[in-house]
Amino acid sequence: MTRKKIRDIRHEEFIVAALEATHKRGFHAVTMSEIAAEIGATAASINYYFGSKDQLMFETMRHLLRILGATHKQHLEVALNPKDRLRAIFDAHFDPRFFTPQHCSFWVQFWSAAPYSAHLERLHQINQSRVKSHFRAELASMVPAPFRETMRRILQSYLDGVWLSVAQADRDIDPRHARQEARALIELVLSAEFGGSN
Amino acid sequence: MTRKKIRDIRHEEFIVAALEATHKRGFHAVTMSEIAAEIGATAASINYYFGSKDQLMFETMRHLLRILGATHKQHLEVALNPKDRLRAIFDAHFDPRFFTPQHCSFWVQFWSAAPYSAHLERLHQINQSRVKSHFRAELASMVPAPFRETMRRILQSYLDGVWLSVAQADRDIDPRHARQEARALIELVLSAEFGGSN
DNA sequence: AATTATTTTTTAAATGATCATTTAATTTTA
DNA sequence: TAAAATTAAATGATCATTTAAAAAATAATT
Repeated sequence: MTRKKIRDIRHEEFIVAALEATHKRGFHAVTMSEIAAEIGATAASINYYFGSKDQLMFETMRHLLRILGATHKQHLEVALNPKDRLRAIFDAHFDPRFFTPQHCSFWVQFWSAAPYSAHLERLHQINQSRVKSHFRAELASMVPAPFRETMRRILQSYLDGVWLSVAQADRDIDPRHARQEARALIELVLSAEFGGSN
Repeated sequence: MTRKKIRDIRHEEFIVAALEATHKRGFHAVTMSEIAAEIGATAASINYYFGSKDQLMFETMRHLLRILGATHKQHLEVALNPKDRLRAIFDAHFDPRFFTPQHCSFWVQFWSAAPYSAHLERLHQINQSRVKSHFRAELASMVPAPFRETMRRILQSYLDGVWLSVAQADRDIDPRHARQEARALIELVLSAEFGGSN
């Protein structure tokens, strides 16, 4: 039990270190030593715990996906109707625990590396489908079928685009403001007159 | 004259090779040899013409920016009013000459690498400001000031997000469809009731 | 035109640096 | 005392870049 604890704590520590070091030096440029140094450890210990650098990066990404999933779930629990649930998707992505330069930066770099690694690609697919189906589920009751997919793509592309700009920017991030603008877009999408069927 | 021609032709060839090889293997994974092999040349010749791998990547990005700029200009020339000019921004980004897996893929990977290279960062800044000011200029006459920046960020994030999804996707790209959905979003944004001031 | 000289372009091989990973030994913990 | 955790040093692989020489293209000279 205690044995397992230590291993888990170490895992967590290295993942946080990977996030931090990657944000500082870049997904590909960052070295094992730099990651390890982040918590006063040595490169070899990463292999002891994770087997390889790739595995560490993979686990780090899974960690982010778990946080996002859990955060989304929390936001969903207090949502009372489809519109609230639609907002919950954005609220999760823009949650202060998640919407940080470190996370967005890692995420975007992961995205751009995904097409070149089967493992990463798969992780990306899983998340993408998950988000997509949530969007679809909520829009189903609010947007007529012929416009639904267009509206979904608009919302989802916007979501990705915001993260991209955060990963880029050095400017301070304001999750509250991001959520606010997301709501403006949601209103826009839902108030559209869909060829008079509104 | 002829001397200069050959050098220019070779430059162009290597840049196309860089785009293709990078799309296949990834921005960081791709090697000089792979790029050179794309046109039956050898790694050393890249250094002869460009000085270094970084320089080649830099020039390749500049090449993309030039194309985008020129395409935008063309679309602007036939635009008659602010709304047309707003559309022209999207039409340029989604122009078939530009909206290809190779280009989007290189572009996105460049984006994610930019924060870690002073040269790339600068290029990125320049382009970002250019696009931003075009958006602002056109929205100025169509959206009341208090909402203008929000609408601009929505449009611009959407634009980035679409490119991201194209770089990701293996699915076939349909520029026409992308332009069409962009127009839907523009309509949405412009038809918004801005607190009754419409 | 033919030949020679010069410059430009290309490349094979050498160099050197950087890292991830492995190994073998040491330290810490239980 | 045994197992787990850590590390310094060794290993080996991969590349960008340099170098020195060859090939190809161009210009100059007969």
